[in-house]
Amino acid sequence: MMNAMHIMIVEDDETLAREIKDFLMRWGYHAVIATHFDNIIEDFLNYKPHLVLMDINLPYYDGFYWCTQIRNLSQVPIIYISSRNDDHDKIRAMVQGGDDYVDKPFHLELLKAKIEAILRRTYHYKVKDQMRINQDIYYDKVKGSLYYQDHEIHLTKSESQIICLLLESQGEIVSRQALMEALWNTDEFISDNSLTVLISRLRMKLKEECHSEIIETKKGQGYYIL
Amino acid sequence: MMNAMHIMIVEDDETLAREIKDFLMRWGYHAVIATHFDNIIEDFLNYKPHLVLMDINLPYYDGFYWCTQIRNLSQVPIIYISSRNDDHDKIRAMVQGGDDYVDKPFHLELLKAKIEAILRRTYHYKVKDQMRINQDIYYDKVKGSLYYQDHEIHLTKSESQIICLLLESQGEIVSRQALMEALWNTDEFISDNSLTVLISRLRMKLKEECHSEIIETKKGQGYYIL
DNA sequence: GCATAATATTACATTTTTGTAATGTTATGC
DNA sequence: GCATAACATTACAAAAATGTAATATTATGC
Repeated sequence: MMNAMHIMIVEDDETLAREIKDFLMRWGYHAVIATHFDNIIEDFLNYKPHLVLMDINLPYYDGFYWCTQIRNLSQVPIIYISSRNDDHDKIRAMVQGGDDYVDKPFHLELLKAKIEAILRRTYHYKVKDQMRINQDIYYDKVKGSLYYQDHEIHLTKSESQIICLLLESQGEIVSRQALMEALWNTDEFISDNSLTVLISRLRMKLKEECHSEIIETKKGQGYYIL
Repeated sequence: MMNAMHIMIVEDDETLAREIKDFLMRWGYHAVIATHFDNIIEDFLNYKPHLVLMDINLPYYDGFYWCTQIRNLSQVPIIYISSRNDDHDKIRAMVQGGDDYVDKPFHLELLKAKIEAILRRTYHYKVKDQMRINQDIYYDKVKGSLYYQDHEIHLTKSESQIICLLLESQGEIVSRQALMEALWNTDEFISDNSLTVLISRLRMKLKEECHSEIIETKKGQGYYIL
């Protein structure tokens, strides 16, 4: 997780840019949002990204223009994003040195896959099976462990399952019932309290080893992460 | 895993079609390869797929033709695949009722993401975090368990890790060293034999509970699955 | 086909994980 | 603010997982 790939987002819709950035970070990338829409090249040279996400509609000049400008300097892969949902744009994007194209509103999974595909072939980058919780903490699906500042926090199997379930629902509340059904076969009767104890132990581990308290309770509804 | 989504592959290159089919099955889909290139509609009506992967270059009629024919009958999502790598094709594909487009040779991850994105939005299909080993067996990353004919085979944490590592390298040999490095921190000195024992126990579980022996040894090199 | 290094198996002691009972603590509606 | 149900904590016994030693079995080069 040390050498995260750098991605530059060129998108003037601040809300969207922010949202994309959050997801990129959640996926383990380092991301910045370009700010000088009159001179993207400046941002580009400062940040030296491994990949650029380029909106087409921009103030001053459009995405195609900046793509051409960047191509004069570098072969960095560029993925266009566009809300116009316009075949003409798509066609131009494909012809004009862009590496791929996604429509807004896009499926985040698809964006992720495109980014991964491009990084893999451009930099022989090995995509990791990880989910980032915040700056310091991520979960590794293969190891079934958490990592705090890149050092492993060992989780028991049930603990991994809980973390994984909470992470999968991306901050949404997961009911105690849902957790219990996922953890134990419905035919065995397990005390309701067992889940409470599991959560408790997991929280203690998080507090002591990650110095953070990421599991929240919504009384009567369930638990959520964030 | 019961009601797997059905995907029809319309591709006359048998090797490629076979390869795609294998991957689709590995990802948990049910897949068939169309055979009547003079009458794809027959295959379509027989199989009733949830999604069609459509090559553009075909004998008799091209993919665009069949897309139009299918559109007369159904709104089933269609993803074009093409080797021509030709902008003209891409453009036509996009205009002509196809839902997406992938180039050959395509990144399998990308194909997977596109299929998932489309199934998700078309059928509100929840994509599962699973890796299929064969017809009967799959591994679930959230549970960290194997499933044999849809019933859970509980794995210990180390066992899940081994299965996961072997699965990730898709049939390639994984060296004992690599496995040990993944399982234990390099600073603790763990007997070489511990891995052997782990593999042994895992194999016994597979034999007794899954009635299959999927972990192979390549002496001096490592282990692989299949 | 034999030697031998690599891998397998078995059994066992140790450590972890587990579920629950008993007991505390909180949020929420009234 | 009080009652109460929902959740939290602690401690502990039972069960499961783990690592290793001792021993057995294989594949491979010669």
